[in-house]
Parts: sequence; structure tokens; C-alpha cells
Amino acid sequence: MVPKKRLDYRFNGRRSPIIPKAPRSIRRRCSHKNSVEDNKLCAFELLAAVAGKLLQESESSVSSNVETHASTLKNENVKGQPKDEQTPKSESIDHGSCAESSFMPETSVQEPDLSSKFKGLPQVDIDSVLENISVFASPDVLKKLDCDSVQGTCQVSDADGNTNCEVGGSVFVGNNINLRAEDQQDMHSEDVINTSNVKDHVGECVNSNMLIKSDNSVQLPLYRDPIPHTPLQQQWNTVKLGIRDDDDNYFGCNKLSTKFRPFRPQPRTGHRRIRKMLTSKYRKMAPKQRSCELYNSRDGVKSFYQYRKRIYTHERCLQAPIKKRKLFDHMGTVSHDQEASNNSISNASEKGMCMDKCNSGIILERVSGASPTVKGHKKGKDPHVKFSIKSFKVPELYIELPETASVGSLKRTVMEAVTAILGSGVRVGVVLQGKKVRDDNRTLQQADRELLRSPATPMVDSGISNASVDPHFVSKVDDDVVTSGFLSSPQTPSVEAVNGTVPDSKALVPVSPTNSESLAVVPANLKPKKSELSQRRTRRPFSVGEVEALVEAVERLGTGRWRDVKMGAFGHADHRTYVDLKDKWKTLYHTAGISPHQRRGEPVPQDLLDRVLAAHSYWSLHQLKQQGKQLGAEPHRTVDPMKETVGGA
DNA sequence: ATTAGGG
DNA sequence: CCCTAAT
Repeated sequence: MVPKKRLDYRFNGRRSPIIPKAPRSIRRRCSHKNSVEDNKLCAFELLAAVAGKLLQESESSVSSNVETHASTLKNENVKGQPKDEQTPKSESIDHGSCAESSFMPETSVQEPDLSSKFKGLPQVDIDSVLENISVFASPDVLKKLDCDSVQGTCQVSDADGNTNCEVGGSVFVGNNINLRAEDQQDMHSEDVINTSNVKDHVGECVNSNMLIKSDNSVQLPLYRDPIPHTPLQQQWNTVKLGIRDDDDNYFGCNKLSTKFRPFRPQPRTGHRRIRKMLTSKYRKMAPKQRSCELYNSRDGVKSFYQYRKRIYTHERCLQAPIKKRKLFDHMGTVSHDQEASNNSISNASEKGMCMDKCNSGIILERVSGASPTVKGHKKGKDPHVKFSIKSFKVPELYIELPETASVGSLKRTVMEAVTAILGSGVRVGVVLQGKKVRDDNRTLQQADRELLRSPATPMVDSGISNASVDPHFVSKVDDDVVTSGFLSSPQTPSVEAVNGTVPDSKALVPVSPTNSESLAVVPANLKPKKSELSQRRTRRPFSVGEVEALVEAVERLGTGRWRDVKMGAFGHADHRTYVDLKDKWKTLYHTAGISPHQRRGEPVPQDLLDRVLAAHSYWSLHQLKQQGKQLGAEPHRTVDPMKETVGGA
């Protein structure tokens, strides 16, 4: 068994164990620290656990019984036995983390005290994940958990025992000002299908288990803070995951952060980071995944180790943009893991998993609304609203959007974030005050206002209720399997109906200059694309005026100083990056070289195109010279280049 | 962070 | 526009 696991560890070719041991002291401390939060469940871990189980099942005919697992869990949970370190189990913990240990048969120790909580669990060999699941969890609760787990879902419980995440897979974006458990509950019942709350003894055991193990790996507190206002710091005792050292040996290793990570206000680059992560990296994964697929698709089953690594990796990526290059190097692996994970899920599904019924849920918390922090960045511009995922910790992952960002943006952003972590196949819906918000074009700001003030606006009809004074956004992350319909609310028959019913719908979507500008910077597209993953910026054709400005600037500065061109001619246009300008110049040059009838889009005056050609040739001739001259060469006049160039040519 | 190019 | 590589 162990050897096998080891192999898994080396999957990446890393020689060192992927999961380093965390100092016991630390483990203990964390454990203690989180004692109160022991009821929280780490879906990831569960997922990992399930995956692991699955792996175990398929890889070897060795059947493990649930009891073992249960005992393990229980063991972990038992207060009277804080000396986990001593127990074999602790060993497992050392090997890796949470879930893993759970499934290490040899490590699992018969807990005399298996106790009541798991007493009811049937002791059965699992043939399928499904079975495993049912077994794993006694009542529906655990079943639920498993389902979710398999889907890469996260279910979390409050300290209060309230479930924040649901099977229904909702993302609750609560306004930190007042988020009430009751409300959530309501929504659950209302919106969640086949959902069960994770809590009680089950949650206790499982969660605690996860927690303990997590100590040396992931971050535990995957639950929301009972007190919305509580500063993030409190729950920000993030454990650094998958931290890599300079040698890059540590892929997937988890380190325990001994200190709390202070909440650092994220500049407005926050969303950019997310975007980067979610777009670039995420997208890139796809191709690589395939390449790696063959690699370990042998069983079609993946170890939860891999899955775990994947998660960690993601977190790491999200957490530290450092050494981008190197991180990328690992993407293959990560991708693979992800793929694996997905496959597992698929398999599970095929086996009759309740995939269609289970959904993931992630709670978001509004970290700040038009907070000074954010405001500072964009002086005079739209205040931003920042969200963080509360359900589980994703270090430094914030979702920040201008208040003028649309609900659709929020959905998309959340979905992407979730996708990046859990894998593809999630859909996000937004529920405000328990009602679905279908109008993706509505801005967060608008929604918020509506909630706070107008109790009876058309918005209500549109799916936003004003039942409560506290605005809270709830996003639902649905599984693809669930597809449409899931979000349909009892009140609103259909989306069409909704949109049609809301007269203001359009009025609320005006794309004001401000709005569009902000959105342009934000990683969100108002126009839903074929793939929800699409993050392309909205296309913004250059106007003739812009082209002229560009041409003028290039004539003056040359073709290799896009930064300067940007600053000089488009300094105020945030949506035009120097890369954009460079690209535009490229296309202009190309356009100038083709016959007019082949050109598309808004026609560019021929004279401008001529200037493009002139400036281009001029600068191509002078760039070399300049380099030799070093600096100083810039006395050319707009007209000069043309003459010289043209003449020369 | 920029620049240069390919996609 | 996006993505990378190379600065």
C-alpha cells in the first residue's frame, strides 16, 4: 500500500515526498486553534478522499472498509486522543495530508472508540464510488458530502452548523454587513435540490478529521466566519500550499505556515491576477492535459494524491505568482491531475453517481464594498466590490469587480475562479436575497441599491427579491450536468419571462462610458460567449481618431516604443494597452498592404494608411541606426520620416 | 514591465 | 485579441 502511494508521490518525478511533514507542534497548534472550527468540512479533502478510495478500489482489489475510514476519522476527531502524532494514523498524516491519511489502510487504526457517530455506518466493501459514498456517509449528509466531493465540490458548515455550501452548488456572495444564516437556509431549501446540510455528528467527525489532517497541508477553515464582519485576518491563517523552493523540487508540497497571513489589501490588480490565473493558465492546461492523459489513464482512476496536488498547485498559483515560469513547468502535471480528477468524476458519474443531483457550492464573502482600499486605486472611478471565497481558502484569491460590473461579470468571474480550482464544468448563477438574478447585465451596484432601497422595483420581478434588508448575493455554481433549469426559480418561470417582464432591464444596462471602461479592464465579458471560460476582452475597434493618434505617435516615436506611444497618445485610454497599440499598428500595416476591397471594418482613411507605411519603413530603417547611436535619435519630424522613407523606398 | 512576433 | 519568449 504504502509503496503504491509513494509511487503516486513520484508521479511528478519529484524525488522528495510531496507532502512534507509539518512539525507536530504546529499541527497540534493548528488543530487546537481550529478546535472550534472542527466542524468545518473540507470538500477538497473529501474529494481527495473519495478519489483516493476510488483509486484504491480499482488499482487493487484490496477492499477497504468504511469502518476503517470511519475509525480514522473518528480517531482524529476524538478529543481524548490529541496525541495523534503517536498513533499510526498520525503517520499517515505525516505522509501526506488529510484525505490521504484517511485512506491509508495500514495507517488506519481500529479505534476502539469508533463511537456512536459512525456506529451506524455500514461496513461494506465498496465497488463503486457511489457505494463508497453511501457507505462513507451514514445519512444523507455524508452521502451528500461524497457526491459533492466527487464533483470537486465543497460543502462547508458554519460554526453554527449551518451549511453554507450546498449540494445545489451555490455560491453565496454575502454582503459582509449582514449575512444571515437563516437567509441562507431559506435559499437552500428554495434553490437547492437534493441538498442536505452538512453538520451534526457527521460534519463533526468528518470535518474534524479533515481539519486535523489539513493541519499539515491545506487550510482548514473552510467555513465562513460566523461574524461577517470579522476581518479576514482571522480566517486568513492560511497555510501556504505547494510552496516551491527555488529548486522547484517541491511541487505539490504543502508547507504549514506558522504565521497568519495578514490580509493584504489587493490593489485593483486583484482581478487581473485572477484573470491571469484563470485565463492564461487555465486555458493552457487544456492542451497539456491531453498530452498527459495517456500517462496515467491506465486505470482511468486517479489517486487523490494527484487530485490533491492539483488543488494545491492551484492554490499555490493563486497564492504566489512568483516564479511564473516554473509554475508553468508544472502545469502539465497539474493539468494532468485535473484531467484525472475530471475523469474520476466522470467515472463516478457513469457509475451512477448522483452527479446530476449534487452540486457544488461555494460561498463568497464580500470583503469590501467600495472599500477605501480599492477606491484608492481608481481614484474618481467606480468603487469596487471585492469578494473572497469563504467556503474554503484560496489564498489571495479575491474577486474584485467594479460596482458597475455586471452580475454577469460576477458570475463569470466566480465561475472561473471555481473552475480553475475544481475543474471545468461549473456554472454560476447569482441569487440575491434568495432570488435568482437572471439579468446578467445588471450591475452589482444596481443590484445592491435595489436591495437596500427599493423594495418594489421591477427588479423584484426580475428575480431579485427584497425580502431582507441585507443584500446578499448568492451565486450558484451548478454542475454542467445540471445545466439549465436548475436555476429556474419557482417564482420565475423562465429566463425569457424574466427579461421580458422587466422594463427596466434594458435601462439598467446602459453601457455608460464609465461602465464600459471599467468592464473593459475587468476580466469579464458582458457578452456571454460560447464558452463561459471565454475571457476575451470585449473587442474594441479602433476609431479613426484613435488610428490617427496612433499613427501620429508612431511617426514621432517610432515602432519600437509602444510604451511611449501609449503614454503619449493613449495615456488616458486605460483600455488600450501598449500591446494593443502595437497590435493595432501591426494590423494597420497589414491593412495598408492589402487592397481596399479586402479590408474590413471601419475603413481607415487611405492617407492614414499611407502614413503608416511611410512611418513603418522609415523606422525600420532608422531603428538600426539608432541602436548604434544609442540615444538621442529622435529629432525626426513627423513629416520627415515619411519623406525619407518614401523617398528612400 | 516591455517588446516582438506568432496565433 | 491572446499568448509567449526574451529582454
